[in-house]
Amino acid sequence: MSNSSADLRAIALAEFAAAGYAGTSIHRIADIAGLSKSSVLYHYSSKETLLEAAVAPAIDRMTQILEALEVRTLSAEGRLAFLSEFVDFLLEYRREVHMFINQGPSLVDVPVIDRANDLVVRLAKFFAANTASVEEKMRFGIALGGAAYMLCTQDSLGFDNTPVDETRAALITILTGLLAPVGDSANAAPSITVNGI
Amino acid sequence: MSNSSADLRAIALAEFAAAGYAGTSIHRIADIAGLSKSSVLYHYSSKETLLEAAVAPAIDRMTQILEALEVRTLSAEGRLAFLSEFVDFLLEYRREVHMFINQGPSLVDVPVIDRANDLVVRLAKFFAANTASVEEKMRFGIALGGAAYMLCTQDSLGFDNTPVDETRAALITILTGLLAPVGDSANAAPSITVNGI
DNA sequence: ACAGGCTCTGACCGATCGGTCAGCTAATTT
DNA sequence: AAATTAGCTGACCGATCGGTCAGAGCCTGT
Repeated sequence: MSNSSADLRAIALAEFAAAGYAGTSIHRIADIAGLSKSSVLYHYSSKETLLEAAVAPAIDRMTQILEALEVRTLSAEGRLAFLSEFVDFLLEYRREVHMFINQGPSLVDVPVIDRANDLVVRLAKFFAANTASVEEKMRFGIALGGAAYMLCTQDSLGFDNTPVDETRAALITILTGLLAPVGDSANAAPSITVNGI
Repeated sequence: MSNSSADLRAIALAEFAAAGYAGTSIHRIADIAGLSKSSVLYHYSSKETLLEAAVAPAIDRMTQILEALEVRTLSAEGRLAFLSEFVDFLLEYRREVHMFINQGPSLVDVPVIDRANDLVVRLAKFFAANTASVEEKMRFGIALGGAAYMLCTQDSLGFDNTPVDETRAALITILTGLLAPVGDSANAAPSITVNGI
């Protein structure tokens, strides 16, 4: 047995993330699913509707995470706990995040993508408040864009058969080092030390 | 006076990077340049030819960098010097790198992009040799994909009017901390220290 | 004055795009 | 058994895609 609607969502998500929304035709999605183009448009009345359905869970989860985040300022422990939660989000919705990051600007006319763009901006505002230094803003951009890219390119980078737990642990370590506040002496040290090699 | 060919290359590069190769029509490029679609196809006999011309300088420079790199193993000082050189490359060819990173896999049938993919693989092999740990490979992916994303999204991240020197210095600091060998004690320290907050 | 490039253009081509529609089949409901 | 519904399909639509082509305008060298 199979669920055509769910299959189509998964296929569309993979193709949209890999070849781009504009670069993926309904015909191609139908072929991969073993259906006709008409069948795809039976389940989802338009290409845009299919996109919305494919990314909706990621949008919902991201909204939920951000709302819980913005009600309070985080302590150092809370910040680390959030990072762990956010890494789980990245691992589960890597394709969606990759889409938002790389195709968000060019798909602003699609409402659901516009909401995603807004979420990214809000996340950036949390990590790098208005008072943040340029380096801090850069660190956030590198962490977000880099994680999304790396997680969607594991095979080409040569560690696609790595157990999830190991990926998760390493990602938390890397992002923690990258995103810890610049003012934090424990984090300000390394770059200086390394420069002085 | 103006140089239509050079203008078209620059416009095409910006559009290809922002909206994707598949998502950018020749007509749109022509409109931005103030020309007709036919004129674009006069200067570049096909869309693919235009893409090749737009990214060729980046390919050449990248090839040159890699060839100089692969003839020898780098010392710690040499590694830092290379990183500085590579950051300059990233700053100058940010759009091209962003294209290779995000559209490379879906444009393998375009010869010039296939060469770019090969260059990225060779760079990855240099930074994270076969013996490298998973975390090291992840760090490389995050650094490369993150830098390309961040540099192409400065405006949306809120530091688009930052002087280049400051961006350059911060990027070197960040990438140094990210890419220094894991075995290096000077670099292994920070993530542990931060985890222990 | 004339000839030959260089730049540019609109008209046109086949292919593909997203999307509509009438109708087929098999399962479910009544 | 009859009627309805869900799932799916091919034929078809207008728009847009990348690309071709014959020629118009212009500038230069002779």
